[in-house]
Amino acid sequence: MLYEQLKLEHQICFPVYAASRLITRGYKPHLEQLGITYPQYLVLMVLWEEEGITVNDIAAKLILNSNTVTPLLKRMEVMDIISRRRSTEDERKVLITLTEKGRNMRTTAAPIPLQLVEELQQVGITPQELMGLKMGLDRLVALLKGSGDLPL
Amino acid sequence: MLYEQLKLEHQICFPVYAASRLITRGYKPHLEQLGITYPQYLVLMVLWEEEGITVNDIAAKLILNSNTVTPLLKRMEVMDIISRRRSTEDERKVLITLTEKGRNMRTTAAPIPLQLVEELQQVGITPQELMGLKMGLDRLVALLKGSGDLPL
DNA sequence: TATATTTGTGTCGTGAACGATATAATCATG
DNA sequence: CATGATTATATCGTTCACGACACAAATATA
Repeated sequence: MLYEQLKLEHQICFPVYAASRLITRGYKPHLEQLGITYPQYLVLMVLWEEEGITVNDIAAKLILNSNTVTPLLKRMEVMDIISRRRSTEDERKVLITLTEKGRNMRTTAAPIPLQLVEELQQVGITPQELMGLKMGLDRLVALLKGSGDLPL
Repeated sequence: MLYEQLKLEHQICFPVYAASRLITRGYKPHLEQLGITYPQYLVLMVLWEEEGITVNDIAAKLILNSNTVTPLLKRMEVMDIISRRRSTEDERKVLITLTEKGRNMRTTAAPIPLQLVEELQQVGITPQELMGLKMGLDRLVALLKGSGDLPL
């Protein structure tokens, strides 16, 4: 039993990793009608709540490195979903706003979260279960995010 | 409140996605001493349990597409961690075995899972919490994996 | 036995994700 | 005011992750 801990079935990391990819797969058909990817959808959710924020603000909210968000935003700019302009007060900052197209996509996206919950319910996952998982994961994320540059 | 459901804080998908990346980040310093990445570590965990399996077997266990696993294994072959050979009974199959180096890495890897649990404990996450999360996520993964080519 | 289908693996292209590093603008300190 | 440190963004290279497609080996069916 020396290597018992190394079995895949005992890892907490693997189900998180697998669940993340499976959920992204679940979103794909819904996001295809919007012509966007899952990370782009996350960026939109941030911008639908607040426009005129910087690249770093978006990266911080999504817990991504800014060098991941930069090319993502550039693709969204090409697709005419968002627009980027330098701040006049601080020329280092790039302020992100939605285009009309990006703002309108909110209407199409609105029913998606509920649809996903319903699809999960169809395979046997109750909303109660989801809430429980969400609470646990939110705590995990908050603590890990906070632990910043700790060994972990 | 028309768009309440679209707020990032209400999504179940986002904490799963964020937790997955944060945990991968947590593994990084530990895996660096082995010179491997997190997905490569997962492949090793599969092979430490059973050698001589096919590319598809590994992909199925990790719930990855085989065209994701193929280049991953090629990199691991170059690093002399695994070896690939065509099956003689069925020339379509490629059987994966560990090299001596790959087999020996198990010893170095053995303490990692416990170290991670301890690091999580240090930021305030109890092993009980982790077990609870793991159970919920295992169920989610099993049901989503099973739902194969459903709408979701 | 010929032909169609399925299976196992691989290639190619696109889009993340991130470490290392670069660059310009701003801020702090002498 | 000059110069060093910090901040905000971007560039580059490597590694996933996956859809679309290719191709050969094996299997099923006519």
